[in-house]
Amino acid sequence: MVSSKKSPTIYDVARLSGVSISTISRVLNMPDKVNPETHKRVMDAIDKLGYVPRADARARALQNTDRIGVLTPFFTAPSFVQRLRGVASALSKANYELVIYPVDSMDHLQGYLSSIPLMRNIDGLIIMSLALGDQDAQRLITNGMETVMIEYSHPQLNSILINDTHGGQLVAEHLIKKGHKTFAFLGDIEPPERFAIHPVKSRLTGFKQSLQEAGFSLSKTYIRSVPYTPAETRQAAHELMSLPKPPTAIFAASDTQALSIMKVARQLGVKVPDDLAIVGFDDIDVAEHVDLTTVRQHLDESGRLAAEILLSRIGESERPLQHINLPLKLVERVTT
Amino acid sequence: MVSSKKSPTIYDVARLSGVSISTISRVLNMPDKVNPETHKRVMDAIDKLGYVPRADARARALQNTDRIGVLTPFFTAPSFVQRLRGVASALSKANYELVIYPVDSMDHLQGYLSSIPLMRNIDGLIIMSLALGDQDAQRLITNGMETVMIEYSHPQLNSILINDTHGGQLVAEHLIKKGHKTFAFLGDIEPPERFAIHPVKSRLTGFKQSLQEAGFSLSKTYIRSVPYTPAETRQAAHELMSLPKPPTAIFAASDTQALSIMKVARQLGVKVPDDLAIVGFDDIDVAEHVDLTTVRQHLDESGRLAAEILLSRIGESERPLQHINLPLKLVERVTT
DNA sequence: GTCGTTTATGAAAGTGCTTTCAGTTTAGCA
DNA sequence: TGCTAAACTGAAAGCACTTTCATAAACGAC
Repeated sequence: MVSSKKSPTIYDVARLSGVSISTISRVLNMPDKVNPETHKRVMDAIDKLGYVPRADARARALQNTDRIGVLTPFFTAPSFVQRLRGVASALSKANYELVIYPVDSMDHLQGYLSSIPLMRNIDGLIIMSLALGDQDAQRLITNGMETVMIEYSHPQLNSILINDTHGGQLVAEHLIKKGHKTFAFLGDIEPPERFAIHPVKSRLTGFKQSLQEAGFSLSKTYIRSVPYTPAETRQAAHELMSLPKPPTAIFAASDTQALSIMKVARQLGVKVPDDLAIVGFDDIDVAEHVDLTTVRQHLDESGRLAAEILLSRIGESERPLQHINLPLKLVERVTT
Repeated sequence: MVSSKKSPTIYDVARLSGVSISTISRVLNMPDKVNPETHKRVMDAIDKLGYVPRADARARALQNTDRIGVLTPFFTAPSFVQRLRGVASALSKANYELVIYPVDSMDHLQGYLSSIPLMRNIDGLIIMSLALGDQDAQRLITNGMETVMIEYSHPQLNSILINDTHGGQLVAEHLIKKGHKTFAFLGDIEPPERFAIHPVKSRLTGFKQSLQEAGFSLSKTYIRSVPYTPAETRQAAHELMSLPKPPTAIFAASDTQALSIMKVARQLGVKVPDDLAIVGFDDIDVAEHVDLTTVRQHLDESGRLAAEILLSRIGESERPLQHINLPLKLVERVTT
């Protein structure tokens, strides 16, 4: 690789156009403050040299980076991807770059949290579905790192939440209306401690609660706590369907797990929705493809909102904190 | 937000520990070159102040950014996500940050290409599924921007490719072996010009060719060029299945489109695979969930490889160019 | 023709680190 | 005790910009 020609700097342009570097800078940043003739001379030089200001130098002087970071576990899981899509769409409009910090262990997270605010790598931070210790939150705050959290909240940081309990209730109501009597729940109720957020638990709570209010019970046998891995999910689904009195409806706490359940049903020859109704949660893209009834939590929107809040606070840091609650909606398709 | 306390700089640490800033730098970067006592004094000061070197300042001095960029269209489509996953996994091991540049228009792409190499924002670039003009390629090269391309190649840049034609052949062979006689093809043969890469066309070519060699024909009626949108894909699928003599096997050039076809089959009561076989391409995660027969192109691996090549060249820039060809494999599941 | 303004420009400081170079200290050894 | 080499350390330059401040020129009004 012939990296020969070093790209021209502001000094080269200054020399060629016979003015000082400050004038170049002015031409670029406050064009109206400079004599039209000089302006032209400078622009000519810039064109001739193919000069482009270096972002990093600019960033140092400006004390901003035009870059925002997203801290996320499994950024590759469909629901996270859809949130990222929302973030990206908001950012690209504003000409911000998107940096992704994939979190796959607690150490990782701690590492990021302790260095990010001080490194000054980014202008703002979005934290997705990750719990934050009080100390970490404080560090973000005292270092003036603008932050928006999704699926977790802290009194001094912006947050975007959904009401998981209500989501569970929606599902229960829907299934009851459909005439079901035997229900089951499947989801990762106690995720690895490192993430420490428990949306699934709340979904279960709401589900169970509405069921009980309507006079139905949801005994332990019909509640399966399973990690997100397809194999284990399928195993659990299989067990549920093999019960002496199998459920006629299963609520999966995530769409991906619902997919696994559908697969098992197919293998076992269990007819969906006739023999078994299945409801998911999230409404990821594929849910529509496979006609899965699910609870829509508007993932894209949550990401877009997070980014918008961030940008508005970066621009004008004294805006009040925002704690937003996004609505949920049950989308009925053909699995119920 | 109380951004009061500015984070401490190397100067603060120097003052507190009574040495010069160069020594602080040395303690951090070449610890063995410094007296153990001094080392300890400095570390104490660092701890007391909670000092963390600012990444941007460091980057300026070091002339590197520890950051690599990925230029990708629709980074949100499953296949791109899986490649990104590969990239991310390789990067996080090496402690590099991942910056995503979503390309949604030709202008966008041009903008990135003209500024990225000169801005010096990143140490390396991965370009996914995007065609590069010769001039753009030259700019990358002359500016010494290390680059790896996926799904497109340029003689002077690293590239990772698959043999799409061969992929089409694999599908044809498989379907023929299964005893099919009437075939159809569905895919985005002529994607919007801005992306200018034509993997789908090659898949069709290979498919058609193997079919013909085996004595079967694939007439225009059975070839549908359709953009990726679910609605249009479904429409086309519907048309195919409504033909006087409907195909008994459809090859969709992407898994997502195969999903749409499956949905239509379901709606129409067409039994898969008995009445209709469906084969996809890519082997994205959901393919396994829905038991879709498809051609695996090891998306994760392509991303990981791209990142690894990049990192190795960044470390040692005189390594030879690499043009890698990734193998394809037909994965038989239950839709055929 | 002088004084007060406005406008255009350059010099220089600031940004926070790395690294080279030269100087100082220390240790080892005769 | 004196000398040399090795180990350590600090000053300063460099990185490529922005921005403040001061100066110079041009202009108009009296």
